[in-house]
Amino acid sequence: MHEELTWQIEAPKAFSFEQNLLYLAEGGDECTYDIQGNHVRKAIALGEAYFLIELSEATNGNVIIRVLKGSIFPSEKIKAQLTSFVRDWFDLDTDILPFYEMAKADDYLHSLIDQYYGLRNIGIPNFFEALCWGIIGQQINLRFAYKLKRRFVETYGQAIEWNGAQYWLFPTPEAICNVSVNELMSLQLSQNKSAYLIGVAQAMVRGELSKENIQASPSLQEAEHELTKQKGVGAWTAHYVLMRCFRFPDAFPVADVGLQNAVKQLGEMEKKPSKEELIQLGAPWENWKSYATFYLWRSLYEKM
DNA sequence: TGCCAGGGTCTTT
DNA sequence: AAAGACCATGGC
Repeated sequence: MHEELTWQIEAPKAFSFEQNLLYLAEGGDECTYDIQGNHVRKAIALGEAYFLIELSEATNGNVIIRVLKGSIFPSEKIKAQLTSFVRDWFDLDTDILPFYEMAKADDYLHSLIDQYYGLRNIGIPNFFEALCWGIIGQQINLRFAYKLKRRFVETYGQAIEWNGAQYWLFPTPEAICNVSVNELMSLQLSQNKSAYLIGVAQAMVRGELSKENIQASPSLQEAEHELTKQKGVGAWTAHYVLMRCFRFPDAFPVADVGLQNAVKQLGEMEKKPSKEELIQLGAPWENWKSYATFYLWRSLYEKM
């Protein structure tokens, strides 16, 4: 592509590009995007086409989108789809001022909203990716989880090359549905997780599981119920996906060890709160449980 | 070294 | 419904 394609998204209220970039940079050894200085690059698939985009901050605070490479020339329609993707990824369409209003009076959240002011609940728009990441991350430490994800992506995903670097597209369900359990185990995924990942891929290829179906669920509970029909997807994984991909405001993975540790720290507790205690102390977060979880997780990154 | 990790399924009470 | 066994392995 010879023409440079650049445009902007107007920044919403209470948005800090820097805070969001910091989150992306400190989250772990990520393989699905790449931070270089003050910008982030990510490969995105739209149907059969793929694009490599770069986001940066304009002097007025807007978000600059630049297409670095594409399998086809981006039409206006595709540019609109890329804009939608970014709006979704960074959750730009949510007015988070009510969250801050609630949080500033909350014992656990009040310090975080100053520290991370303008941070969005950065999502995982790709449904299959969100599910796989949830499954891969079950009950292992995050550093190892990021290693496993990288092996998975670099074995079964597609790389876009640009200026001597590789940018990875997450594997498609089609690329995973016929892989054997043994093959995934060779990446050091456990036997159970290997089977879960293949099962989820097969369900998606067969059309039994789709983003559209979950999106259409009338309630958080029904969406959770639909997801937990999948083997390997329990309450924690379901809520994780409903938070990161579907953005249910009250998705709340209460069994999460990280969440429990964050609350323990901020509340200066002697031991981690139980699931039941977390449900109680999170009750005031109604409509913002997902955001509260995201900010609490964020408070743990300093130690990674 | 032994406990912990962004859990889940299956079995037993 | 709730509790326990088992899985499985790197990180620190």
